[in-house]
Amino acid sequence: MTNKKELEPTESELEILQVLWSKGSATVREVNEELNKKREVGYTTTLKIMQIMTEKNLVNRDTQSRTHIYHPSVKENTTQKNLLQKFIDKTYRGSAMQMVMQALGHQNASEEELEELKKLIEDIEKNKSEQ
Amino acid sequence: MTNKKELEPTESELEILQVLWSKGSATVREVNEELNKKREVGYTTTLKIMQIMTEKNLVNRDTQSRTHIYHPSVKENTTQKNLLQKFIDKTYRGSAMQMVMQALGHQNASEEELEELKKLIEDIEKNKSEQ
DNA sequence: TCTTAATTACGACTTGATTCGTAGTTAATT
DNA sequence: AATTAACTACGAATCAAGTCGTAATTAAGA
Repeated sequence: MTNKKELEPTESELEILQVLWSKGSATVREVNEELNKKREVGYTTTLKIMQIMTEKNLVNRDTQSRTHIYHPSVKENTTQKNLLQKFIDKTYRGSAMQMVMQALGHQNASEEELEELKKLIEDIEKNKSEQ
Repeated sequence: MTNKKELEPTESELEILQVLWSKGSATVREVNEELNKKREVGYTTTLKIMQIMTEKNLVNRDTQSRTHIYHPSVKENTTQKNLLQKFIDKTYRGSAMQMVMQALGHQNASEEELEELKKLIEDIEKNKSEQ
């Protein structure tokens, strides 16, 4: 029985995860430098948060060499889905469709994206009719 | 020049706004009773937050009678859109479409909703071709 | 009128997240 | 070997959100 506690990342934890997701793995220094492209963060601040993330099992680390190497231990997809569900519940009282409508209405999607979206809808409808 | 600061509501502020949006307006007691259908909240807790919301101009209140009557001063639509934009930026690095895809893939939309969605997409495509 | 109940205002406490300084350790450099 | 630099660990400060107790005031009821 592995640890069931699937704690959601906080905002800055999510920022760090995004760095790890795009790099695959990284040291504290690498993550910190990446974060500093957007805003000023102290090195030990990043370190501390990454240590907390280790406790929460959001990341795991290789401590062989003195400079630890961090890996994400949650998937981007899964994390996004969890956060999305929570967000929809809170902000749209559970109505995903309403949210989707608003998102589509006020974002500029490319022609290709719209095509892809139409295909997805077809698939969903097909599945529905088979039930 | 009115106050430009459009501060986003926090989580419990959003809960209160949702009560106000559905009722149109309400007293602290009414809001508090509504909140207590979901979870236990003290009366003065609700009061305090609504006072803060007044300062932030998220609500305004009629103080004619001793029992103040609160009105939402931000629109549900607008608030949702702001929160959505922020959420997409943070969680999907700005890609609304990716978020929409995930939302559609893992929610169960009704036949009608899917139809509505297809119409919306058609509209968007029509608009695009006219540019 | 007197008492009780309801309401507002406000300060203080709690909790979680974030930030940072400092100590201790290890590695690299001179 | 001695000094400097990089790194981890950790406690403490800060900050924001949420919670609640209490005082003061007003209205309502006995």
